[in-house]
Amino acid sequence: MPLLMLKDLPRYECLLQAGAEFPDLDPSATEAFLNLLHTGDEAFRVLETHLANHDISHGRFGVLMALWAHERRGCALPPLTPAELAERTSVTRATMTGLIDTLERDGLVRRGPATSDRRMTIVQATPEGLSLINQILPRHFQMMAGLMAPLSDVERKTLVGLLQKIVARAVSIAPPGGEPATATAAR
Amino acid sequence: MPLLMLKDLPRYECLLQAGAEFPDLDPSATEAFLNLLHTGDEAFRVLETHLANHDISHGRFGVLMALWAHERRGCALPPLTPAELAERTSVTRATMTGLIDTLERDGLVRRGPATSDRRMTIVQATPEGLSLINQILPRHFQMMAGLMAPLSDVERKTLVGLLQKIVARAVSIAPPGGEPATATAAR
DNA sequence: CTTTTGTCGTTAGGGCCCTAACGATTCCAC
DNA sequence: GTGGAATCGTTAGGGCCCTAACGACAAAAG
Repeated sequence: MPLLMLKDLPRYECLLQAGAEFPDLDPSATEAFLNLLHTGDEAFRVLETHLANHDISHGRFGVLMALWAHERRGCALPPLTPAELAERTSVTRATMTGLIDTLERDGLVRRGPATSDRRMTIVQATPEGLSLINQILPRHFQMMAGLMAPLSDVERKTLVGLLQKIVARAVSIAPPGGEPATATAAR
Repeated sequence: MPLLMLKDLPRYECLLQAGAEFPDLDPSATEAFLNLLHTGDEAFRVLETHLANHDISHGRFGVLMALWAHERRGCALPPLTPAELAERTSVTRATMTGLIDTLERDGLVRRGPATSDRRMTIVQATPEGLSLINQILPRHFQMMAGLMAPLSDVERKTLVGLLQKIVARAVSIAPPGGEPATATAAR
């Protein structure tokens, strides 16, 4: 699942050279963009490697985390529905159906009927599911701390600040919803 | 394709609170990690939105870029093979077979027999493929420059430096090759 | 030569993600 | 009440990625 389909990032001299040839190419922006994708890829790879040790995929982890967080938040809350889970994990309802299918097959979650609305289903983590997520979480926290260990507290704050500037820009360039408000290329 | 399966990132106060409950959870490391994945996701989303305007996927773009770069590098070089393309784009040979299948179906690349080794195939971009990539590239460069526009040159350098520290750490935690040299959890 | 070993591209099968459409159910006017 | 709009979960079909295994071919070892 390489976001960045490049074995090696181009060296900066090559970017400078290419920038001389293509007026649209901004070498420092390209370098930052490629490094961002590459680092996101590497961080994701570390996460997946860790999850694979517990025989669980990224998608399943998201569902279990959402169920775990909901369970922790309060006992009297109404159980989560597939639509709610899809919303919280940023996948479509169709994808959530598939994820719940395999999680249920493996005995980690359980589907049940919703009492209030007969269109709905409720999804709950089984004791096995909760046990698995409780087993994964400590190592998950350690993985994040270990990955960020080479950065000081100040550097972490700096990084977060820079990343948030990029996110804000990304949202204004291409709104998440799909079609942009003011078309850039269309028409 | 959300790397980070979370609609909203947790607020820092929540991370602090959770950190008090879970000794392994480092709030600032978690914040940096989640922001990194989220920003990588957003940057990737902008890239895919741009490529979708040209009816091309991320995987296909990588193959066309590799062919384009190879074509530019020199005329006398031997043509690329599927194995070479897989290596350069960081996918398996099996995946490359599928990518070339669809690219060939759409008339963007062409397979041919290799003269030196009858096991091999050579892959070349068709004029249509080269035309498409030449049409995409200017906007691609503009997209990267636009996304990084809110960052000054100094900030870009700072960002790249911080990201490279994380990449180095990621490689030492989980080597790309698969099995780690010195097992951390196993055994 | 012959045999072994390794690499080529491909196929088969699975996971995760998407869009589009479906029957069932609920809600909101009228 | 009752008909239309909206939402529920699901299914069908496709794209991209993976691992495992295959037949074909090449190269090194005997």
